[in-house]
Amino acid sequence: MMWTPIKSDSTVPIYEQIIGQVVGVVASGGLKPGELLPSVREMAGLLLVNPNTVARAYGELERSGIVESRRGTGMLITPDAPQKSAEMRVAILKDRLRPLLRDALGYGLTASEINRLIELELAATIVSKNHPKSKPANPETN
Amino acid sequence: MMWTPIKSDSTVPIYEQIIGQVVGVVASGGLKPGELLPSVREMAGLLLVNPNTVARAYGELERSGIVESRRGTGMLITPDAPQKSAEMRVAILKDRLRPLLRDALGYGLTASEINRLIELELAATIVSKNHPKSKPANPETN
DNA sequence: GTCAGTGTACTATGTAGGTATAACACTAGT
DNA sequence: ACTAGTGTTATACCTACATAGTACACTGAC
Repeated sequence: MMWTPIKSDSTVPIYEQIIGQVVGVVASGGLKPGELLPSVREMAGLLLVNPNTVARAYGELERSGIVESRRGTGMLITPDAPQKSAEMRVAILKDRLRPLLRDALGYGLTASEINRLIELELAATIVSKNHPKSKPANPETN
Repeated sequence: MMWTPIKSDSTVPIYEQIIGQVVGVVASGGLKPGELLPSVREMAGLLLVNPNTVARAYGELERSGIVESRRGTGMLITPDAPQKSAEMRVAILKDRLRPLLRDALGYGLTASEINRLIELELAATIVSKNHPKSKPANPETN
């Protein structure tokens, strides 16, 4: 449903990618407090990833207070998960953004050049997201 | 002189950081065609890194045509290194930018929210670069 | 020729992330 | 009680990255 495949070639560890996805879904209201995360094994099947890796991600989410472990039941979304997720979502992006911008400046690019580059790439990303292929008569391919 | 320390905690491999630094320096004119890169061992000393790691970075730079190996002499900057470096500099940034932007969109943020976030962070980065002593106002350390 | 300084190559070791597999502890539904 | 499905933990193995140390091939200056 709302989970996107893992990128194995990414330099970002898989368990961090999973954390990011959960944080994103919770922050944008896809999962609400009181609801359950997909089980460790189910999520592993959905993302084609090892259950251990999912368990590690879930463990860190619990330590962040976004989720609460219910042995024998599942991982419960906490009441303040939306707020914490919204904060963490921005924090994660900033943490990834900071070294990138630092390097861009180190490469001798100006701030306006960097901003222009980013806006172009962002526009391109949005376009490629809305045009997965040519227009198919298949409205429900989510 | 112009080389900045390696970030060991980065998810970006050290040899890729070195490649990025060389590309940045060459692209911005810090080193010109016909000049020599610091020797493997010297660079390793400057960056506090293992010579093997530097050698690997240099090897990839040679395969990219930015540098030419002169056994017994050093690594020579090629005539078309500036042009290739300028291209590669942008390519490296785009490659790092693309997954970040896709995730940001996946988190449910709008394009304008993302652009605003980036501009703020970029401004903060510039400030902290020009005022190494004062700390940027960072309300959240979590 | 000698020698210091180049790039290059190899082996061994350590760490982090991921996988594979299996066991264990617990809960809910029947 | 039984059972299926939860989270949790442990062991072994693999790969990429990095380090450490050593050795080799070559060049230029003396």
